[in-house]
Amino acid sequence: MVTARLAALYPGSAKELCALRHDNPFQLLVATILSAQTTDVRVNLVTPALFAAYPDPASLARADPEKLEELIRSTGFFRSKTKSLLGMAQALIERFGGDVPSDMEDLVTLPGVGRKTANVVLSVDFGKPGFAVDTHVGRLSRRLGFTASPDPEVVERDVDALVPPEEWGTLSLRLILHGRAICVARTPRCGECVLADVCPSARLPA
DNA sequence: ATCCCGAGGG
DNA sequence: CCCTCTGGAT
Repeated sequence: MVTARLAALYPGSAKELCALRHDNPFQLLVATILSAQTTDVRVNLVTPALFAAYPDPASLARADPEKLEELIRSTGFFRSKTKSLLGMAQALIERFGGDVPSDMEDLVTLPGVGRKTANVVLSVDFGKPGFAVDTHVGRLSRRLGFTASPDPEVVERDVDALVPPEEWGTLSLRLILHGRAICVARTPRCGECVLADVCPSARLPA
Protein backbone atom coordinates (compact mmCIF):
# COMPACT_ATOMS: atom_id res chain seq x y z
CA MET A 1 0.00 0.00 0.00
CA VAL A 2 2.54 2.57 1.13
CA THR A 3 5.20 1.41 -1.33
CA ALA A 4 2.72 1.31 -4.22
CA ARG A 5 1.55 4.85 -3.59
CA LEU A 6 5.10 6.13 -3.31
CA ALA A 7 6.00 4.30 -6.52
CA ALA A 8 3.10 6.00 -8.32
CA LEU A 9 4.17 9.38 -6.97
CA TYR A 10 7.90 8.90 -7.64
CA PRO A 11 8.17 6.50 -10.59
CA GLY A 12 11.40 5.14 -12.03
CA SER A 13 14.36 2.90 -11.31
CA ALA A 14 16.85 3.39 -8.50
CA LYS A 15 19.26 5.02 -10.91
CA GLU A 16 16.55 7.39 -12.12
CA LEU A 17 15.43 8.22 -8.58
CA CYS A 18 18.92 8.97 -7.31
CA ALA A 19 19.35 12.73 -6.98
CA LEU A 20 23.15 12.60 -6.69
CA ARG A 21 24.49 13.36 -10.16
CA HIS A 22 27.13 10.89 -11.34
CA ASP A 23 28.28 8.85 -14.34
CA ASN A 24 29.84 5.77 -12.74
CA PRO A 25 30.17 3.93 -9.39
CA PHE A 26 33.33 5.83 -8.45
CA GLN A 27 31.59 9.18 -8.86
CA LEU A 28 28.55 7.92 -6.95
CA LEU A 29 30.79 6.76 -4.11
CA VAL A 30 32.45 10.19 -3.95
CA ALA A 31 29.11 12.03 -4.09
CA THR A 32 27.58 9.85 -1.40
CA ILE A 33 30.53 10.36 0.96
CA LEU A 34 30.12 14.11 0.44
CA SER A 35 26.38 13.91 1.14
CA ALA A 36 26.77 13.36 4.89
CA GLN A 37 24.82 16.06 6.76
CA THR A 38 24.48 18.05 3.53
CA THR A 39 21.73 18.50 0.95
CA ASP A 40 22.09 16.73 -2.39
CA VAL A 41 21.70 20.12 -4.06
CA ARG A 42 24.87 21.26 -2.32
CA VAL A 43 26.71 18.08 -3.34
CA ASN A 44 25.66 18.48 -6.99
CA LEU A 45 27.04 22.02 -6.89
CA VAL A 46 30.59 20.88 -6.14
CA THR A 47 30.86 17.54 -7.97
CA PRO A 48 31.24 18.81 -11.57
CA ALA A 49 34.51 20.61 -10.78
CA LEU A 50 35.54 17.77 -8.48
CA PHE A 51 35.02 15.07 -11.11
CA ALA A 52 36.79 17.19 -13.71
CA ALA A 53 39.84 17.54 -11.45
CA TYR A 54 39.80 13.90 -10.26
CA PRO A 55 38.04 11.72 -12.85
CA ASP A 56 39.19 8.38 -11.43
CA PRO A 57 40.50 6.72 -8.23
CA ALA A 58 44.14 7.06 -9.35
CA SER A 59 43.96 10.85 -9.72
CA LEU A 60 41.98 11.28 -6.50
CA ALA A 61 44.45 9.07 -4.60
CA ARG A 62 47.30 11.49 -5.33
CA ALA A 63 45.26 14.69 -4.99
CA ASP A 64 46.70 17.65 -3.12
CA PRO A 65 44.72 17.68 0.16
CA GLU A 66 44.47 21.48 0.25
CA LYS A 67 43.09 21.65 -3.28
CA LEU A 68 40.66 18.87 -2.50
CA GLU A 69 39.51 20.64 0.67
CA GLU A 70 38.85 23.81 -1.26
CA LEU A 71 36.76 22.00 -3.86
CA ILE A 72 34.50 20.35 -1.27
CA ARG A 73 34.55 23.01 1.47
CA SER A 74 30.93 24.09 1.06
CA THR A 75 29.61 20.58 1.75
CA GLY A 76 30.68 20.84 5.39
CA PHE A 77 32.88 18.45 7.42
CA PHE A 78 35.44 19.16 4.71
CA ARG A 79 38.54 18.06 6.62
CA SER A 80 37.18 14.64 7.55
CA LYS A 81 35.63 14.23 4.10
CA THR A 82 38.98 15.04 2.49
CA LYS A 83 40.65 12.33 4.57
CA SER A 84 37.87 9.90 3.69
CA LEU A 85 38.08 10.61 -0.05
CA LEU A 86 41.87 10.30 -0.15
CA GLY A 87 41.85 7.12 1.94
CA MET A 88 38.96 5.68 -0.06
CA ALA A 89 40.71 6.30 -3.40
CA GLN A 90 44.01 4.90 -2.12
CA ALA A 91 42.22 1.80 -0.82
CA LEU A 92 40.53 1.30 -4.21
CA ILE A 93 43.96 1.38 -5.89
CA GLU A 94 45.80 -0.72 -3.34
CA ARG A 95 43.18 -3.35 -2.54
CA PHE A 96 40.60 -3.40 -5.35
CA GLY A 97 42.56 -2.77 -8.55
CA GLY A 98 41.05 0.68 -8.94
CA ASP A 99 37.48 -0.66 -9.10
CA VAL A 100 34.62 0.06 -6.72
CA PRO A 101 33.72 -3.23 -5.00
CA SER A 102 30.15 -4.41 -5.46
CA ASP A 103 29.42 -6.06 -2.13
CA MET A 104 28.68 -4.74 1.35
CA GLU A 105 31.58 -6.50 3.12
CA ASP A 106 34.21 -4.87 0.89
CA LEU A 107 32.51 -1.47 0.60
CA VAL A 108 32.39 -0.86 4.36
CA THR A 109 36.14 -1.48 4.63
CA LEU A 110 36.70 1.73 2.62
CA PRO A 111 37.49 4.87 4.66
CA GLY A 112 34.41 7.06 5.01
CA VAL A 113 32.04 4.34 3.81
CA GLY A 114 29.39 3.04 6.22
CA ARG A 115 26.28 0.98 5.59
CA LYS A 116 24.26 3.94 4.34
CA THR A 117 26.80 4.88 1.67
CA ALA A 118 27.36 1.23 0.72
CA ASN A 119 23.65 0.61 0.30
CA VAL A 120 23.30 3.64 -1.99
CA VAL A 121 26.11 2.40 -4.25
CA LEU A 122 24.84 -1.20 -4.25
CA SER A 123 21.25 -0.30 -5.10
CA VAL A 124 21.80 2.57 -7.53
CA ASP A 125 24.80 1.43 -9.59
CA PHE A 126 25.04 -2.33 -9.03
CA GLY A 127 21.36 -3.25 -9.14
CA LYS A 128 21.60 -5.07 -5.81
CA PRO A 129 19.27 -4.90 -2.80
CA GLY A 130 20.19 -2.16 -0.35
CA PHE A 131 18.03 -0.09 1.99
CA ALA A 132 20.00 3.06 2.73
CA VAL A 133 18.93 4.71 5.99
CA ASP A 134 19.71 8.41 6.12
CA THR A 135 18.03 11.09 8.21
CA HIS A 136 14.94 11.20 5.96
CA VAL A 137 14.53 7.44 5.68
CA GLY A 138 14.85 7.01 9.44
CA ARG A 139 12.34 9.76 10.18
CA LEU A 140 9.73 8.52 7.68
CA SER A 141 10.19 4.89 8.69
CA ARG A 142 9.37 5.87 12.27
CA ARG A 143 6.45 8.14 11.36
CA LEU A 144 4.97 5.42 9.15
CA GLY A 145 5.33 2.83 11.91
CA PHE A 146 7.84 0.62 10.07
CA THR A 147 10.11 0.80 13.09
CA ALA A 148 10.34 2.40 16.51
CA SER A 149 14.13 2.54 16.63
CA PRO A 150 16.36 5.60 16.32
CA ASP A 151 19.27 3.31 15.36
CA PRO A 152 19.81 3.29 11.55
CA GLU A 153 20.98 -0.33 11.55
CA VAL A 154 17.85 -1.45 13.39
CA VAL A 155 15.67 0.62 11.03
CA GLU A 156 17.36 -1.14 8.10
CA ARG A 157 16.68 -4.60 9.56
CA ASP A 158 13.07 -3.75 10.45
CA VAL A 159 12.23 -2.43 6.97
CA ASP A 160 14.14 -5.25 5.26
CA ALA A 161 11.79 -7.63 7.06
CA LEU A 162 8.69 -5.78 5.79
CA VAL A 163 9.59 -5.29 2.13
CA PRO A 164 10.90 -7.66 -0.58
CA PRO A 165 14.62 -7.11 -1.38
CA GLU A 166 13.98 -5.95 -4.94
CA GLU A 167 12.13 -2.92 -3.52
CA TRP A 168 14.69 -1.90 -0.89
CA GLY A 169 16.64 0.47 -3.12
CA THR A 170 13.73 2.27 -4.74
CA LEU A 171 11.81 2.53 -1.45
CA SER A 172 14.76 4.19 0.27
CA LEU A 173 15.13 6.73 -2.54
CA ARG A 174 11.38 7.42 -2.62
CA LEU A 175 11.31 7.99 1.14
CA ILE A 176 14.12 10.51 0.70
CA LEU A 177 12.22 12.37 -2.04
CA HIS A 178 9.01 12.31 0.01
CA GLY A 179 10.88 13.41 3.12
CA ARG A 180 12.27 16.41 1.29
CA ALA A 181 9.05 17.48 -0.41
CA ILE A 182 6.22 16.54 1.97
CA CYS A 183 7.21 14.71 5.15
CA VAL A 184 9.76 17.32 6.20
CA ALA A 185 11.38 17.23 9.64
CA ARG A 186 9.84 20.23 11.40
CA THR A 187 6.32 20.73 10.06
CA PRO A 188 5.25 17.84 7.81
CA ARG A 189 2.68 18.77 5.15
CA CYS A 190 0.23 16.00 6.06
CA GLY A 191 -2.55 17.81 4.20
CA GLU A 192 -0.68 17.23 0.93
CA CYS A 193 0.48 13.68 1.72
CA VAL A 194 -0.85 10.70 -0.24
CA LEU A 195 -0.07 8.49 2.77
CA ALA A 196 -1.96 10.54 5.37
CA ASP A 197 -4.90 8.13 5.66
CA VAL A 198 -2.62 5.19 6.48
CA CYS A 199 0.04 7.07 8.46
CA PRO A 200 -0.05 6.64 12.26
CA SER A 201 1.62 10.03 12.65
CA ALA A 202 -0.56 12.05 10.28
CA ARG A 203 -1.75 15.36 11.69
CA LEU A 204 -3.99 17.73 9.82
CA PRO A 205 -3.37 21.44 10.54
CA ALA A 206 -5.67 22.94 13.15
C1' DA B 1 17.89 27.33 16.55
C1' DT B 2 17.34 23.40 13.49
C1' DC B 3 18.23 20.49 9.71
C1' DC B 4 20.67 18.33 5.77
C1' DC B 5 21.02 11.29 1.38
C1' DG B 6 26.93 9.90 8.26
C1' DA B 7 31.11 8.03 9.77
C1' DG B 8 35.04 7.59 12.86
C1' DG B 9 36.99 7.89 17.23
C1' DG B 10 37.19 7.78 22.30
C1' DC C 1 27.57 4.67 24.53
C1' DC C 2 28.70 9.19 23.67
C1' DC C 3 31.34 13.12 21.01
C1' DT C 4 33.19 15.53 17.02
C1' DC C 5 33.52 17.06 12.45
C1' DT C 6 31.61 21.60 9.30
C1' DG C 7 29.01 24.82 6.13
C1' DG C 8 24.79 26.55 4.09
C1' DA C 9 19.73 27.06 4.08
C1' DT C 10 15.46 28.00 6.49
